[in-house]
Amino acid sequence: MNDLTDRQKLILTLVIHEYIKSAQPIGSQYLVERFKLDMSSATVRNEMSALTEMGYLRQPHTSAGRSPTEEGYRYFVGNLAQRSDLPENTRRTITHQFYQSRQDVEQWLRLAASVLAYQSRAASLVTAPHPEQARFKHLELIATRGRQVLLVLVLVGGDIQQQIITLAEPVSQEQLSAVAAHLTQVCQNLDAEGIRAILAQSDALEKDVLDVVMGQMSRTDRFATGDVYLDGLTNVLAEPEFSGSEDARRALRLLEERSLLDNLLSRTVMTISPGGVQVLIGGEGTWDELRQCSVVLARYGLPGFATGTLGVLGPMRMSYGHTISTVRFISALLSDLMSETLVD
Amino acid sequence: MNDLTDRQKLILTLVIHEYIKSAQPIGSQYLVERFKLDMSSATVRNEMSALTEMGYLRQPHTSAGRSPTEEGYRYFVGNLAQRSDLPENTRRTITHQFYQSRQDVEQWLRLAASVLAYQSRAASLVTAPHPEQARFKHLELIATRGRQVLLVLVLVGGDIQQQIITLAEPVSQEQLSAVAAHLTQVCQNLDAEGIRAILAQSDALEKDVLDVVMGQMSRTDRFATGDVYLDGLTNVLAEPEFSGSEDARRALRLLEERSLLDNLLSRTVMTISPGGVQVLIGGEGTWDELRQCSVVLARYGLPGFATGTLGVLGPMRMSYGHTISTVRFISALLSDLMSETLVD
DNA sequence: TTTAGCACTCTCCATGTGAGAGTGCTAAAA
DNA sequence: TTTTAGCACTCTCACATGGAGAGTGCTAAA
Repeated sequence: MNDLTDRQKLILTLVIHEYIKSAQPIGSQYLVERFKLDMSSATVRNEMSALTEMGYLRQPHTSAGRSPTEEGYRYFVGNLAQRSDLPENTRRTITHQFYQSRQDVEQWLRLAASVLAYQSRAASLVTAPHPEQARFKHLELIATRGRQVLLVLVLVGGDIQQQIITLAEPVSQEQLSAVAAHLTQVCQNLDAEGIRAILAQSDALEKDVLDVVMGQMSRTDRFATGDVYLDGLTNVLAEPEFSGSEDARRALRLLEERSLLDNLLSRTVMTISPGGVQVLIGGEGTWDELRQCSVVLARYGLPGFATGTLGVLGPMRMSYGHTISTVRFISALLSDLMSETLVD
Repeated sequence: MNDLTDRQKLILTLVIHEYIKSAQPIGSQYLVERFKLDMSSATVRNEMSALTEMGYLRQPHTSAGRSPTEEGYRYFVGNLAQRSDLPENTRRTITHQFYQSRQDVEQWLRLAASVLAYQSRAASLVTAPHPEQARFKHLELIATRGRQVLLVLVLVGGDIQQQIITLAEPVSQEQLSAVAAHLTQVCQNLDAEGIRAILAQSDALEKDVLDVVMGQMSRTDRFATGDVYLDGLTNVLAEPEFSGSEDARRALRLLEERSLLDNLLSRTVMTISPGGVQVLIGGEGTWDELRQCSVVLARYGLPGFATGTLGVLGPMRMSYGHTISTVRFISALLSDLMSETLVD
């Protein structure tokens, strides 16, 4: 596969670079002049012709310049894009924002989505962290009004689930607290299966509560199941290749529609190496909604305790180097923040 | 203002009706044929001419049909649109969905956004309910991991705020429970001001906690401040008048950008009469982002306890009758659901 | 292997033309 | 006084035409 000459790599890189900026097909003569290349346009043309033959470039029409194919982007991301770190002052600014914000996971995730969207000028998504396998840690029941009770479930790893349940009849806060304290004791460190075993020795009220608890815990075992923070959706609409096309709408629907997003994440996220970044280009033949788009994904959090996913969705014509650096940086930053507050 | 003849009202209604369906300017002859009108196209033309003169219709070009102006839509919504209820079976289906869902305010709001978006084929928004003035009801502190503590604050009216705080040093769950129980007792029914008075007699840990509590409570006093559920954003992009235009992007940014949304809601929501529906057409000269859009808003909830806002954002060319009915119905349904679960 | 030169292709834009839709006006009819 | 038929007029839209320009592919020479 890596059968490109240095000159071909150079030209592919330059075409991609310029195309990302202009969204216009790039001509041979333009490249020579713009970069003062030490060769003639005819030579560039020959190389371009070869790259087209190999499937890395495409010609919209016989007499237009070249634009990258999906395969071209893939080669670029895999072999050519330099993994530059973000500039020091950008990193400092972002870090500062996080440390200035409220010390609260939810705020961090919101902020992460916002920063990702701003830095990449594309749509961003961040899923709330949750443990790979849910284990019970603490339960609290709080009467709110009437038969409505707030159930707060804390899992090992710090994941928090809350849900309002409506009881058959009003129960006093004292009773609720007693039930919660009892269950907290007997369920300590159990997973959903373990809790099912306890059901037998429970009264009606406890059974109701445990049903909800098990529901929450088993829901936690899947990917992308909790809250999802989105930002910058409108950034994508500003891209010229999406103006007035169906494609942008379909891509954004992917983010809006929970089931589509779950499908995407559950099928890709598990293959990401720790600390690594996954890049999907043009839907990879699987996701039709992403035909014109690319997605950059990473995991963050503390493996073994709680992890989440974050990423960016933008046009295929995106600045991969910068986006990948940003995603990796935010992912590491979130992981650091989480581990800091979790240190005993 | 109400100086239209019955025939002019009829023609204005028909033009709006047809324009909403076709997004194309409507001609006189078409109207006569389509609706078998008991007059000639020339008569219709004369009336259209008068309506144009009055500012209710517009001609894109000298020799095109007529389309409604913002003023025309306003007259229509204010005087002509019949306030039909939703069909019985639609109402039943929707109600059924709500009663089948988890008995949980959050689920209801999500579902409300989803139903609104589906019914109106436009973007929907639903803000979480919160009390008009925040009053303390219950506090719970739960150790999660390390110095991280989950603070759950329940307000009178059932509004729930949660936040994770990071303490200076680890504190045992027993201590936390004791603090929470003590504060729950002394803060009972106080507003943010009342709690400030307690600060003086508190130790360092309690001060930290109360700071957060007051922050949450004062944030609750504003409109639209809590969670916002959005759905159907991509519906708007499908409308022909938005294909490839800047306008859709700017309108959706209004929903995405919290500060813009807060501004919109805080300036309009307070004027809505109870049970009523507010319709903003074309930004009403104030919101430039909404130039091509209309917004239908209503309040829901239990006045005095907790209320929220819900609504629909779509193209100006929207089916007002149906949208208004839907918004009103969902608003009433949410209110009913809330009052049912809150009955002591 | 690279390059200069050149014919060729295709888009884009400006221009022009005819068909069609819809109007506004006028004068006759109700 | 109101309504209508008739008709000229206007404007858009779709389509065809014709350079200008950009960029290519090929060939033959360096």
